[in-house]
Amino acid sequence: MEIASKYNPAEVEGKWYQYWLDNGFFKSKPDGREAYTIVIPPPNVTGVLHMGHMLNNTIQDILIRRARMQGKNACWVPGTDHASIATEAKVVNRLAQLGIKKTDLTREDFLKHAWEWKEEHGGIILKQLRKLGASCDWDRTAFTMDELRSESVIKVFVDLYNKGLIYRGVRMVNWDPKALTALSDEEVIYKEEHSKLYYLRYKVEGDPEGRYAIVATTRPETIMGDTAMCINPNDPKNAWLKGKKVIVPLVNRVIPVIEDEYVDIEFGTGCLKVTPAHDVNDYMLGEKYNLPSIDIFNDNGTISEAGGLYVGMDRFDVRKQIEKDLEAAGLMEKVEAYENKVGFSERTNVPIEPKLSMQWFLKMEHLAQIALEPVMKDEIKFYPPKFKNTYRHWMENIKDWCISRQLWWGHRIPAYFLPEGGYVVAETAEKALEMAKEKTGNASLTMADLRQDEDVLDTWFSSWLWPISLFNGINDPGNEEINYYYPTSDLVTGPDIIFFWVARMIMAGYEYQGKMPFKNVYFTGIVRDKLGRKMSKSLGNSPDPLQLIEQYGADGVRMGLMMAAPAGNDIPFDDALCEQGRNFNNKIWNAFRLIKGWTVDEQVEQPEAASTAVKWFKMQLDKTIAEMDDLFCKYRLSEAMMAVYKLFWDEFSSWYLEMVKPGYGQPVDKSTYMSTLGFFDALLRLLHPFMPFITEELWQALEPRKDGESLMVALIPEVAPVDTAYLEAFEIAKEIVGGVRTIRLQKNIPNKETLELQVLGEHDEHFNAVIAKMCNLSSIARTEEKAAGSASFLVRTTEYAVPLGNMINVEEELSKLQDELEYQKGFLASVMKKLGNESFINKAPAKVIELERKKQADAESKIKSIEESIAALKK
RNA sequence: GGGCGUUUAGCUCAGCUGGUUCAGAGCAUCUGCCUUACAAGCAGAGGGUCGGCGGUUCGAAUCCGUCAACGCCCACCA
Repeated sequence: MEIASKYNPAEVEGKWYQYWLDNGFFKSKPDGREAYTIVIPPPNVTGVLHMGHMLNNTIQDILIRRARMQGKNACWVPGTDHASIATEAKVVNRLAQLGIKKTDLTREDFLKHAWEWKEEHGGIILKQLRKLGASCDWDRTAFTMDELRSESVIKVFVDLYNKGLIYRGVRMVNWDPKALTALSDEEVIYKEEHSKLYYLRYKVEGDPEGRYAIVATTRPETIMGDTAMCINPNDPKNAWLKGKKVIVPLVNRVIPVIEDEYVDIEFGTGCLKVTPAHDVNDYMLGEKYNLPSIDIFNDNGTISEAGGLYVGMDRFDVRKQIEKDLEAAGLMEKVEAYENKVGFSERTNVPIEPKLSMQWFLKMEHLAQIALEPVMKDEIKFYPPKFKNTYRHWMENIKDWCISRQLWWGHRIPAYFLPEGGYVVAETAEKALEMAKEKTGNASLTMADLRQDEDVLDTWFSSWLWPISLFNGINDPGNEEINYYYPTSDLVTGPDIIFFWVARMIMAGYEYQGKMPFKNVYFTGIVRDKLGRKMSKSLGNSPDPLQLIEQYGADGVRMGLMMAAPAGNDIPFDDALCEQGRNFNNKIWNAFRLIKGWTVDEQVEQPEAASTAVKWFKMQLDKTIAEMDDLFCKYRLSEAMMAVYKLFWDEFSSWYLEMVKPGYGQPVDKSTYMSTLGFFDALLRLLHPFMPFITEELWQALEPRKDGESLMVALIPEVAPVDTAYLEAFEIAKEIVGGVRTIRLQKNIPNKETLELQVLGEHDEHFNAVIAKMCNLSSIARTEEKAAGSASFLVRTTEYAVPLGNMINVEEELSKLQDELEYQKGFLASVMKKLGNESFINKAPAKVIELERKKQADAESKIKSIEESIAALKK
């Protein structure tokens, strides 16, 4: 059989993915086995696969594949998120391109377009995940706005309302003037901005001297909304303003000077303009002092009629214009450069506007309370645990959640307004009508009399139910699936959505299932470029995942990502990592070629080197299996991968295969061959969760398989006890081999040339056959006195010598020995110093002292042997 | 302004409750090899006063204090 010397992923990946699908290996149904469940963090339905998804889903796939291979009933549920703001924005844009304005459409027509868009573009990302090898149960693919999920959301809203946790009210909210909707606090991102601090002159009304107060503000365009000026009552420099009235510049409205200790005496001039409609703090002052509130903005951030001046102009244009106008009117004292934080909308990236509006809120106190403890007590474990602190801080300072959005794409709030005021909340319009009749006592009410709230719910109000709603646990509590799959096992996500999503899922989990939604949360880092910058479209530093897969193979990319990805750490991504992954694929491929290239002869007896190798590698394998098991328990996935990487490359390929490899053209004995196949099989199993495609390809080719067999449903080798003493002894043999190899390299002796090895001192004969084979030695003999003209090296306290006759350079050899002697003497001196220290002898534990004495003895013995070598050379 | 975290080889990181499995791994670098599994490879080698200073201790990368740099989260100072 001819096998190419390089692995070609493109040829096999599609084939095996289809095979897995055809055989239904991704599917899960409740049964008697232990369930292992992961719900995917649903990507935006209109999203496109980026490196963050690649990382996140690679991790989930590794976990789910490993669980499956441990015999668990593994279920990975995929799905997408409707992402109301982002998707609605995209639909609006597309309509705009067609010359259609959203405002020209009815809600129904708009939603028709939105659904069309969703059908066209939605779920592309899930298809892309298949290329990565994701073993999701695709039959379960869900959408946060599909029927079951929508029903769940509405049910939960009604329930929370009935529990008194949802209320409606006019509050200062974060307004997105581009998306034209309110946002939750979490959706506002504060950024440092270079802006200006304007000092405005507010003339004091009726002051004979024409004096004025100076107010420092970053937002001069809001003066039309000023309804007071505030000073600190304890501020002597502004005491003269007490009880006075001042005139708002340009606007010429007379406003009172009020006093409140909220004002910082040190800031600016100690005078604060109060604009209750457009600043959260001012709003509070307004409430406190019963000030009028003038809303000068339209929803889109332009000045409204109420503003009186600059009507229709955009807020930022007004800022520029008003600066000039104030200047011209002599009302601008000065302008300073100023750094401040400005809140931006997470989705549309425009500065948010604090705005008073009627919204729906969810009270968080109770929910935070039930969700905090399980995390702090490690019932739900965070990896890495440092995020527990972040979590606690948020939970302890939580504010009510603004859940209404002034959008159409989303779950419409099931509140129905009555003709004579008031409203009812019900799961369906029919129920609402009944309730309305009851509430009003008017039996003749019809549907047409009710008006459903126009707003939809925050997207996260559906995502927070995800682990429950995927198994229909809200609509059909206690059903077989929810009982079986919930709580889920692991959640893999980014720390950026710890509040948006993770925390809220925990709340919903306890509120609606009485149980945690997941047992472990694995927080991934952010994928950055190799310079440490975030990947972004504008920088163009984000590789196209699908192209990477084409270039390096899905297995190579998966490996590349995992190579640098401890939990919680950012990943400085570099194509070179994928290259390393691809190289590893080739290594595996070529080891396979070697083994498959052997011919087996049952007559041949197993050489001693081979039987030793088999015995040793079995232990080495078991050791790594135990290590990986431990690392997986700690979610140290990249370390687990590195462990199997080294096992395959170093121990298996460089040592084991070299030890058992028959001479060119020679057959291999049956026993060694069978053991080798067994080892290869075990290695493929260990590797499969990380690199599913190549492992399946080789596993299928390793031995004849029946149709419907697959590595992905085979079992991972189990942990077995390890004889560490034997492994340690073998490490010494490796060092001896290394010593001989170094001599060959230094003396330029080709491998083909046989050498002899002399041993002076303690030596374990067990590995002689292996050492002889690896070094091409004709003999390993004990001797009291080594041959003249030999190169030697020390392993532990034993000296090994390779007779080289006249090839030896005495001078060189002497100088090397001298160096070694120096070092050993220095080492001995430091040990002696320690042992000579009385307090060390008195206070250190016996074990440590014992060790020091051993060091002393070893060093002395080494020194002796080196000195002898030197003497011998000098003869 | 609070809180958290990081700082160990050129790069990315591991080093648990202080003591040769304490200075490690992978990659990169250097040297020699086209040795019939693999040059996307093989064999070998070099490289770090464990961020600075101080303390505890017989002994500190590891514990304590402090300073510095970087990163993240939270917060209404106009």
